[in-house]
Amino acid sequence: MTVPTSAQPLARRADAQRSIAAILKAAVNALSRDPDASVSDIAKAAGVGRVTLYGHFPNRADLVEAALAHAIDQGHAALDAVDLVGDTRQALTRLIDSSWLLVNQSRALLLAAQAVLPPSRIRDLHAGPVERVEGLVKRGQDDGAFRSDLSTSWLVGVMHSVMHTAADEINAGRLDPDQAAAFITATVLAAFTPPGRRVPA
Amino acid sequence: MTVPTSAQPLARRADAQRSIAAILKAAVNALSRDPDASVSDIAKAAGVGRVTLYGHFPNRADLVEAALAHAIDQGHAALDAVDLVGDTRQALTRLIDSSWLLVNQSRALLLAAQAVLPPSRIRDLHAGPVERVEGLVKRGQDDGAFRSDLSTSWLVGVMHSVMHTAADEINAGRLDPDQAAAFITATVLAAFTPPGRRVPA
DNA sequence: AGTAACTCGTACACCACTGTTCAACAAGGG
DNA sequence: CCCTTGTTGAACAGTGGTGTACGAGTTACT
Repeated sequence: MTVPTSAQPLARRADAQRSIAAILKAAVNALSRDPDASVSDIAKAAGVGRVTLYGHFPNRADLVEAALAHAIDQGHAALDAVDLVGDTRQALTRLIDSSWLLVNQSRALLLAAQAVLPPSRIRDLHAGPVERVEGLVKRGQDDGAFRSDLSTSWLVGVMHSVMHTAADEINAGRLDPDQAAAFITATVLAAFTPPGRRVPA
Repeated sequence: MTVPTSAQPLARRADAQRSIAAILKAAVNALSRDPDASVSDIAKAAGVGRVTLYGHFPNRADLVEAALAHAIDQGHAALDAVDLVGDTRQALTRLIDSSWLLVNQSRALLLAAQAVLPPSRIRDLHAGPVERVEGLVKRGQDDGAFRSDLSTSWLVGVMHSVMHTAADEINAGRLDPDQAAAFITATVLAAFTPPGRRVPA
């Protein structure tokens, strides 16, 4: 008990920390491939006994939640590098370029989470990323670059779902992965254009 | 065996036909609520013994497939009433008005199907409805109402996914169901507008 | 009226997964 | 160096579903 001054992350042994990291990584990986991956599968992929896993995560739901949180944190951090100042449309384009692959790769993981966690919990976990996008969209609405006749959350939702569409089209073999980003931005920018204004070419 | 001239739907007894109809209806209903509904649940809802159900559908996958096919047929038939001639944008608006509720209601059912059937099978089942939408979109591209810098299938996918977005937003409490159709059409028409052209107000 | 088709409930075998227990062993930390 | 914390596999109980078998009863077609 070396000075547990307060409710800290609870200093585990170096040993355990390694295990947890491995499990988290394996979980994200496995669940991204197959949302129905079993706890055994994940433990195996992590190079860890199933019992060990249960030692750190009480049940499957907690594990999935941790995995999702982990993936979101990673993505969120990666997007910190994106420059969101300057022309709003260009900023959105940059954000889409960096985001969409992440969104795509985490689709199955998200599905796994939806099967186990209440919608509210999932929304909470996404609060960070959503806030970032929402802020940008709102700025665009304020400066007149984006339409204001539709709500901010709607536009954010549309952007999100267009990215999913890209993923679908790709693995249906109808879209070249290299073109995906261009298709998405072209679509989203048009959808966001205020009525009466010309769609950017 | 009243003249089984060839491989016909195999004339079952009136008895059995009623059962099958009830099962199909119950399956669509139950799976639309909960994609994980068990065979027992469905049988119960149909007012039929589980064994009877298995007598008509060899396994869960076949049942789900039949349910999806049934729902799609119904929807497809309902949309026959929609007038698709005349101004392309207006026709699309009419189609969305009539489609989106159907799409919305069948979301869970579709999810159930995706869990059990290969993507190719699902796409085949959707061939009818997709063809209708694709035809209209293609016409719009040909007559210049819709953009041609993005592929037809992409635009169809976008339209489809925007409808799903509406469903999400509604049951997240962020969108008034009465506004849904308007939001969808406003978004889709903007997204479909050719670059350089003004977004319709 | 008779026969084949259909239905029903119960019961069973089976399977995959979850979560727990145990007892022995390994390794980090002070 | 010793004690605590972790790790391990095997074994077990529990759960909830799927699909099958059976035997008796019912209902439609001719």
